[in-house]
Amino acid sequence: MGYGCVMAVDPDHVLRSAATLLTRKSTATMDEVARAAGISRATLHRHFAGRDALVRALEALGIAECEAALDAARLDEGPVGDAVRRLVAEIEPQAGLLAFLYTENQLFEGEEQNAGWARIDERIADLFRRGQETGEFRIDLTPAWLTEALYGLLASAAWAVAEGRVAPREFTYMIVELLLGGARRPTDTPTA
Amino acid sequence: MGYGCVMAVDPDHVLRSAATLLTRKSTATMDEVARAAGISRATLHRHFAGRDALVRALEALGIAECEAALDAARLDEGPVGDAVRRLVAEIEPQAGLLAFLYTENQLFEGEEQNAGWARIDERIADLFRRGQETGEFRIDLTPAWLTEALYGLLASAAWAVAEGRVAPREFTYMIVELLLGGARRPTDTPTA
DNA sequence: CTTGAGTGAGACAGGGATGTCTCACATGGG
DNA sequence: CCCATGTGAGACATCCCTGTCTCACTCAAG
Repeated sequence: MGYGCVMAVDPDHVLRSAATLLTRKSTATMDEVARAAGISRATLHRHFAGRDALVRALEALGIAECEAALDAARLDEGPVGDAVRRLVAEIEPQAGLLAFLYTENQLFEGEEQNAGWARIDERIADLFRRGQETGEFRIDLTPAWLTEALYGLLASAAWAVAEGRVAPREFTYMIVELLLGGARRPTDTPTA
Repeated sequence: MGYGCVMAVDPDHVLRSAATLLTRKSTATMDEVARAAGISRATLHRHFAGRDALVRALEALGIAECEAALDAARLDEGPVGDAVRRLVAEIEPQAGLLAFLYTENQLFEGEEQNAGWARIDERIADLFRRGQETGEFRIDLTPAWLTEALYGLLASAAWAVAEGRVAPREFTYMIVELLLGGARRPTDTPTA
């Protein structure tokens, strides 16, 4: 029974479904991934040789989306603060996928990671470096740390939104304001 | 051969070893955990009924350490900014374990989480709330978000240090400065 | 109508981790 | 000296996921 639609499966749709599911449950089975995409495990295996291949495809998707966001944000134009805001806004839809890939990368020690991440890291770090050179950003927080912190805040925000602790519409605002302005009131002068 | 020392195993030492290992490789096997603690898998099983029990014990340890850090930081005393600095400094040694437990909790959707985390969340959120009431902190970033952001920054920093992207001695400084002051120069006025 | 491509369902073997068990052995106390 | 406790090593069954396969079936094209 139920030999349903036989139309060719859209690999991109499968990837999107997998990203959505793995964002929620990063240990999901191949069978669960297939069900979530509305296809059978056999068909999933026909399109992705194995779980590794699926994750690597997901990683490639995440990298591509990130680079698209970087392009769309026009990081070279205008004040760095505004560029950061544009970047976070562009990258917001991918935050869940990024959080998954970010933690997934922590799982393997020493393993060589995809070169795409290095490129993305570099572009974001360059943005913060530009902010320091223009005098807009402080120089005691390294670009590498600011980049890392951005990833951490994106992941935290994605989880907080998923669990209902933060309103979805405040996602970008919360991240950007904290990253740029910090928790202190702008009129306050540091006590230390 | 090698029927080594038969002295009773110290469960706390086992937990510490497990925390150190799982911080690096969160998918470590029970056998690897046992080896890391210098005991056999059989003995590990005698002290912790299973992997679940081990993780739950690790969670209890993390909660206890966190609450100890919260107590030691004397969050009610003095300026909130200083209290945050003390808190991060106290919690720094546990950042790796916290990062492991933090991501581990994201693995299970909907599952009831340990009540200890809710208590800790509450105490930290109260700290930020106090900062808002004293006028030291801005009110547009919710205490819940600041709490979540602190977790994210702790995890990011722990990983960045583990991978050599950030110097260990700058751990507390980087987190506190970003969380409190943001990336902008204190003298700058926002462009927007 | 016929045929081929693509799919779903299920069976099957293999690997890896888990949990349990037994047994040999070392240590400390009586 | 002897025994109880606790450990290490290994065997063992079990479970779950994976990867591959076969077969029946549907749809679209010719």
